[in-house]
Amino acid sequence: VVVAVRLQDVAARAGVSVKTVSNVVNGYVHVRPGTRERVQAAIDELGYRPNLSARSLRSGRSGVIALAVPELDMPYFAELTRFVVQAADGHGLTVLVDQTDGLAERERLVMTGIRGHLIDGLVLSPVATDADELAAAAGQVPIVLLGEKVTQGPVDHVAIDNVAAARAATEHLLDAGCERVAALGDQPDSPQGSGVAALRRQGYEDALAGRGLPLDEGLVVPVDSYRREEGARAVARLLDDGEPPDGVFCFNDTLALGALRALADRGVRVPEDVAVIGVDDVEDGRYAVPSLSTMAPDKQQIASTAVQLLVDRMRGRRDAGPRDVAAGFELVVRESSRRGRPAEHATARA
Amino acid sequence: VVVAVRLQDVAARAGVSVKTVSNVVNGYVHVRPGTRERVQAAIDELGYRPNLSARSLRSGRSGVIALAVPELDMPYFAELTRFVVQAADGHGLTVLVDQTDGLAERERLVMTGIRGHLIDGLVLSPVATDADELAAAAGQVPIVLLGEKVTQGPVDHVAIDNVAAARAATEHLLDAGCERVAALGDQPDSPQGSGVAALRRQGYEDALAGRGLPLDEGLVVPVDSYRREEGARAVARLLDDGEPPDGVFCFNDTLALGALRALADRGVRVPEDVAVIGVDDVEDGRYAVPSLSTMAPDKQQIASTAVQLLVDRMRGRRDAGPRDVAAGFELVVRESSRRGRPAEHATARA
DNA sequence: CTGTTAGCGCATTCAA
DNA sequence: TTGAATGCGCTAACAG
Repeated sequence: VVVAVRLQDVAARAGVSVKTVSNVVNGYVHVRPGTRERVQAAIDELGYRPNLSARSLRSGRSGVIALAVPELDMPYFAELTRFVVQAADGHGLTVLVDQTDGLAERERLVMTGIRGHLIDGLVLSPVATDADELAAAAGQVPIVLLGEKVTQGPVDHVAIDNVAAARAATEHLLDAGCERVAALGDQPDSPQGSGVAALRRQGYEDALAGRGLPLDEGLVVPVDSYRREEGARAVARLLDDGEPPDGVFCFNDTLALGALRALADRGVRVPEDVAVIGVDDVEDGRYAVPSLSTMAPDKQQIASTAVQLLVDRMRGRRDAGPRDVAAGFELVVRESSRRGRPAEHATARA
Repeated sequence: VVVAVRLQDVAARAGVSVKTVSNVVNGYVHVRPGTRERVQAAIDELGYRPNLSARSLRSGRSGVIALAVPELDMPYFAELTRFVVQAADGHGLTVLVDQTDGLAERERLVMTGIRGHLIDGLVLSPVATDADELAAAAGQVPIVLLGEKVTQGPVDHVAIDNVAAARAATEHLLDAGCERVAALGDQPDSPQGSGVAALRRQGYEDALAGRGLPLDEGLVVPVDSYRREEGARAVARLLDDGEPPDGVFCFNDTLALGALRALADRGVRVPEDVAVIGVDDVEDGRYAVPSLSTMAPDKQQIASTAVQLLVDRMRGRRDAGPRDVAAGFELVVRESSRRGRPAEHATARA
């Protein structure tokens, strides 16, 4: 900052007091139109910009919220981030994006360290944090959780109904004529039993049970991460081990994309030999060859709801009980699981 | 914040003055070991966190830098963001991620509005800002540019040599036996003549000229954006218009991914009928079917260099002349342009 | 409707 | 090496 233009300078220029300028800047209603105009003119001429640090120090609010996701370069989070930034913008809030790498330590830092009181609230997509820590942190700063559901957690939370979505995905494969549907993406060693992986596995099992089908543990493949390479590796394992599946429900699209690649490498035809579906409706999936069927969460709704919940908390609603919002989702059938009918162009939908 | 623990509280607890605590917190050297220990203990017990707003108000520095990219959900920027956050972390800096949507207005906001003095520096991937605005803004806050090169701009800048990269990509296609290589991604209506599009087009033309080949304007396809759908649309246009190409150099991987999809829709075989190459080495490309050849920029180097340049500026180097750093890049040949030899698995490299 | 004033928490003079 | 006092720019009482 070369020249520091302060409220005071504007006041002098406009021939009013500091308070009046402050009122104008903050859109306070009771200012005479003429005064407002004069002040605004002074602001423009001087190029005044409020000093956020000072404002924050004084008011205790910064207008900045943090969004913490495991990995920014996972397409789902990248897309979601975009919507969160957009939603926050609508509330005049700035978003500080953080990457936790799914590490407990980094998630804790985001919650507690909280940038030295710089943050008014936090939207967190937790992977490794338990309910106790969450409760403790929520006392310090408003928090809204995304995606994972710490069993009846102590804080606000928005996510799709993962069990229902997983069940619908599996049933879609069954409806398409699959008889051996694999589930790809289990995380049995995850610290908490209620993460998305467990929920999606539950939905998968429910679907099988609903059709009177037995659960074959050999068809449930665990992964270390939700990246493409793990999807590819898991498929390789599946194909090498005994009787191969004729359908694969991947716990997210990224895994599915890796799976598609591995299937192609083996010369397995999709969807003829194996039908594939994922979750997330990531843009890559729409343009993959074959295009990827998926359970599409309403990302926009998730983002705007999360920000709204957070804003509510930030404005007073501090001690009210936690709210749980279920976002919508939708089955999108594309080439990877479409059997019998001629293929549509993925580009038609994009 | 429930309980506000201040420097003063820590001082009282440790039985020293505020100044001493401040010295410890800021790692000032001249503090007696015993004192330091006692203070540190008090800090830990009280869970003291420095108030960034106050610090920033007083010192004029916030420890926050902004990264502004056109679209967060474009894979290249998502991946780059990750590296920038990482690099900034190494300098004890926090990154505020911004999305400009490539809009001049939003880029200007990021530069000038600058969050009310909240930002110590800015890493900007400009699309619509011209040299004059840049120069003006750079006087207000340290800026480092990414990717685009405003002709001999007034500010620090890091990017790959786009002309050379484009030329190498085109030559690779020519070497693979292509005789009609199209260039996909031109942006003739771009406000500035020196954006990446123009540079890559230049490299493409240089490659042709180097081989004594004529430039066929019909093979240079403009796009509105660098998204998959535009890549698909451009290929459709190319295929419908007269004599089709046997090679396509896409100005980035996302366009190439869209192109691959459109090619598949038309039953055109890649690389047999048409070889394809992109730029960026985005993860999707590694798992696409066929896997995508690309010019891979060293993203890590780009990010760490950008942050380093910015840090240099922030520490004094305010008026020194602008520096230009060329980051490395590398040709990565995958299935989409590999002819003659058996296909390798993309997964082998990932 | 507008002016005056007192601090928010910290880094930083200047002394001691 | 440490302590005491000052003010960064702003908002929120409180007057007027």
